[in-house]
Amino acid sequence: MALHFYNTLSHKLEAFAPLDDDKVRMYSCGPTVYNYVHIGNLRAFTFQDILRRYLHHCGYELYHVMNVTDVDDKIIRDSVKAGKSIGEFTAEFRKAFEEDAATLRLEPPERVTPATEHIGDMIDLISRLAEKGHTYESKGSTYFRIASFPGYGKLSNLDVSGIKAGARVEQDEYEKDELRDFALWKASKPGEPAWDSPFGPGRPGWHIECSAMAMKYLGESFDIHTGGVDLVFPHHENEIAQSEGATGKPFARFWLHAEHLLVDNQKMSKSVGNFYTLRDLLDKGFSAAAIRYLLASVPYRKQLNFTFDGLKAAQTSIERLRNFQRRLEEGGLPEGANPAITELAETARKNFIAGMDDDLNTAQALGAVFEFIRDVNTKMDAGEFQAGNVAEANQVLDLFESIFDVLKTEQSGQVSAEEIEGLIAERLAARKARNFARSDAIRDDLKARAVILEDTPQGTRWKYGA
RNA sequence: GGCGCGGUAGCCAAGUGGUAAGGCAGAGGUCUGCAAAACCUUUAUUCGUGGGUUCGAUUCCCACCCGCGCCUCCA
Repeated sequence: MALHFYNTLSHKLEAFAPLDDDKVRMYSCGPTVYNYVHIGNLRAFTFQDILRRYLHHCGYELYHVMNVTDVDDKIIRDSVKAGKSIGEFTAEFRKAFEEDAATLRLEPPERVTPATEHIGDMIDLISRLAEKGHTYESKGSTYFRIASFPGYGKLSNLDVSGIKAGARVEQDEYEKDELRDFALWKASKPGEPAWDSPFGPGRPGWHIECSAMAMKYLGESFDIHTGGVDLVFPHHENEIAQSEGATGKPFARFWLHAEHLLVDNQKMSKSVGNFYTLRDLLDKGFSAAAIRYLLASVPYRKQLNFTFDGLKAAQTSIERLRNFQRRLEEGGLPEGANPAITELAETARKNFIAGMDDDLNTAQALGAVFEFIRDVNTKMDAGEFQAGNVAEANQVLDLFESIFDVLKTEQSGQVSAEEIEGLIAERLAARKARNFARSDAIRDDLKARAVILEDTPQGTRWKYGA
């Protein structure tokens, strides 16, 4: 099976191929930088990262653009509260986001685009829409008239013709001809940041940001647009209306949406007390690798139920992978190459790729890797794994690592390798003298300093770890 | 109410019209001075419930129950 994705737009699984032969143009809705991102946000960003890496694996060059929303109602509200300009306020959280992304080993997109640096592009796009009769003005704000765009609702499969004023909608502070219409340009209120425009002073609506920036960098039609499921409506629906309304051409061809993360089977919320940022989890002692593994291990279209037990299981799973990797490095293997291993490695890689090709089925891909590890461990115990098999076993791990990226250990450790080797020698002498009290004391002391010793037939080996 | 996603062992989770991957946890064992690592055995007669189609359904169809999301703040 070649690469397939579930396309929200067509509501089915489709074979993927980019418009250009070997280059994929992709847009992702990035963070609104008014706070630290939480693990739910990071689930979506981890999905994008897995997608990026797998597209690379498939041989595609990538041009991936992600926006940063650095002006909106919440930012204005919270920056005032913090007594900072929105520039100062958002710079802080943008930096925090980039740090968090780096901690989780999320590859940076080729271009990250802050909304405030593209106001002119948004104004141009609104003007284009105005020329085509898709807009109207009311009390200084400019709106998109949904009735002017017949395809509206095709992404979300939602019939919005019947939207009526309800508990939430009636509180809308803007006056629109129809409730379902949305703001392209919001009139500024006194004290709010504003830009001059042909429609009067104001600021862009949220939706127009993404249309303007996506088309500026990726062209009027491009390959993939990603985001969380909650963005399907209205945000992505509105992006389509704005973009296709202006150009008359298809906007994004594939729409991929990440399901939400739940915590203890509930939606994360501050009031329930199950709201976590990456920093919260790191402070609790969990490793970034374990968090990344957990977020990546559940296929992106399935709700991910986040629990601390799950996080611990992720950590243990990574240890299993790392132990296998170390075992491959040890040497002392018989000469030759066992063809049975070659076959196992081929099967593992084939199954891994088959899983990823199937709409990024990471659970299936992981299954292929673990099955391989178990089989190879068994062969090693039986002495049937030979020196000539190391490279192909490493190829399986390399394939895994190119997507999951969790094997590298984070801390170099507080104890130097020289000191550890010295203590191992001392412990060996103690063991030879059957002074087990001393040998165990050395092992325990090192363990307390995050160094783990393991005795093998080839001698004592060590690793940094909990 | 409309539109979606899902309900598989203690937990996470894959999957298929032909009789249940994988990970974690648990139990027993091998190895070890003891550990650790690794391996072996074991843990779902069963895939939300009830019908239907079929030689055969967890997998297809229908109905129902439950969970979660969206229906203009939201990854």
